[in-house]
Amino acid sequence: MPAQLAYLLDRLGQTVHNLQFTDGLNPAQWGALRFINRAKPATCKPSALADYLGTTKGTISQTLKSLETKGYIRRVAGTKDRRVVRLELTEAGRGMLARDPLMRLEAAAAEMPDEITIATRVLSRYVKKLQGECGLKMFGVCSECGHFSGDISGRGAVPRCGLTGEPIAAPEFELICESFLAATN
Amino acid sequence: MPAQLAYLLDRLGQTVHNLQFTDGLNPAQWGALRFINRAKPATCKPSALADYLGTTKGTISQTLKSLETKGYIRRVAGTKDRRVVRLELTEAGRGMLARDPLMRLEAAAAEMPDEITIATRVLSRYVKKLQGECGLKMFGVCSECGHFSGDISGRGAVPRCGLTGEPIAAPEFELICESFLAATN
DNA sequence: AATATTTATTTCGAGTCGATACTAATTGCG
DNA sequence: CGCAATTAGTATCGACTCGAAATAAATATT
Repeated sequence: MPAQLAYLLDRLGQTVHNLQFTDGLNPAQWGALRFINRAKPATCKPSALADYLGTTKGTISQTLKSLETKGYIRRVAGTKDRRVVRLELTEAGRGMLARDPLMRLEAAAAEMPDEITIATRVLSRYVKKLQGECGLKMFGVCSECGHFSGDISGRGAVPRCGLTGEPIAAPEFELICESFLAATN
Repeated sequence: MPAQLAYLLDRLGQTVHNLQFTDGLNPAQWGALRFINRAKPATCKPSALADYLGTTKGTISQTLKSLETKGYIRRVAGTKDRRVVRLELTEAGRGMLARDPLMRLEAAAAEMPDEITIATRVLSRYVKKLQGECGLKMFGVCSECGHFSGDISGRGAVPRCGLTGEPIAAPEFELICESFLAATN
C-alpha cells in the first residue's frame, strides 16, 4: 500500500523501456528520432537533445553517430555559430517513425478511453512536478509557453516569442523549443 | 493531441530511469535489489529476476556479479536443485534500500493525494494490459493471485497455493511469486 | 589584439547491456 | 540404466552508456 505508486511507475517505466528494442534501435535512439521530428530547427542540436533525454552530451554524441551510420539522420554543420550541429531526419528516418514502438502505448489505451483521458490529465501535472523536482530540464511547445504572446488564430496580435522577440510562423506552434517556460499554474 | 499518452509515458519512463543513477548503482541494479527484497525465497533466483525485469539471463548474471562485488547481495548455491542459485540481500543491501531513489516518486505525489489515488487505479489496469500485450511475464503477490485459496484473516480455511498445494504462512502473502496468476477481471 | 572564459561537441576508458554460445544439472523416455 | 532433451546459470562479444577530459569555436576581459 505505501509504495504502491512507486512500484507501478517502476513497472511501467520498465515496460516502456523494453518496448523500444525494435528494428535494430534502442530507447535512446528512438527518443532521438522523436525529438528531431518534433523540435524546432533551432532546437535540433545535440546539447538540447541531451537535456531533453536527461543524459550526457557524450552519450548523445554516440547515439547520433549510430543513427547517422544507420542512415536515419544527418549532421549538418551550423552556419552562424560553427560550433553547433544541426540535426535532420533523412527520408529513411522519417519512414522509421511510422514504426515507432511507443504507438503501442496508445493502442493499449484504446479500450479504456474515458478513464485514460482523466488519468492522463492527472499524470501530466504529476510528471511536470516530478521533472521540476528532479532537475530535468523542461521542454514544450510555443502555444503552451510562458514566453508566447499574440493570438494563434491569426486574427489578433501577431504570434511572437517574448524571449527572442521574433514572430512565430503557424506550423512552428507545436514544435518543441528548448527555451520553453512552463506556465505557473 | 493524438500521441498525448505515448508522449507522457515516454517522458515519465525517461524520468524514472534517470532517477536511478544514485549511490553508484544503475536502474537494473536497483531493480534487482527491490526484487530480492520483495520476492519469496523460492522466487529469489536469477531466472525469475530476468523475467521480472524483462531482460536476458546473461544480463542479469552480470548485474548480480556487480551487486555481489559491491557487497549488497549473496549468491547461495541451491540445495535441492543444484543448478539454481538463491539470491539474498546482505545487511549492506538492506541498508541500501532505505536510499531507494524511487521513493521520490511517492514524495512527488504527496501534494495531490486524491487525484493520484484515482489515477493509480486506472494506471494499474492499464499496466496489466500493456504487460500482457507486450509479452512481459506477470508477477504478483499471493493475496491477489488466481491460485490462492483460503482466508487471509486466519479464521477461515487455511491459506493455500492452488498450484503447489502448500499452505502459505502469513508474512509470505505480500511477497512476489513467479507463479502468480493474474485474476481475470 | 592577446588572453581567458564560456559554450558546443567529440573522444576516450571503464563498466554495462542484449544476444548468443556454452557448461552443468535435471528430467524424460526407451 | 543410458542418452537425448530441457532447464539454470555463466562466459563472451560487439554495441552502448556514463563521466571525465579533450578539442574547437565564440565571447568576454585586459
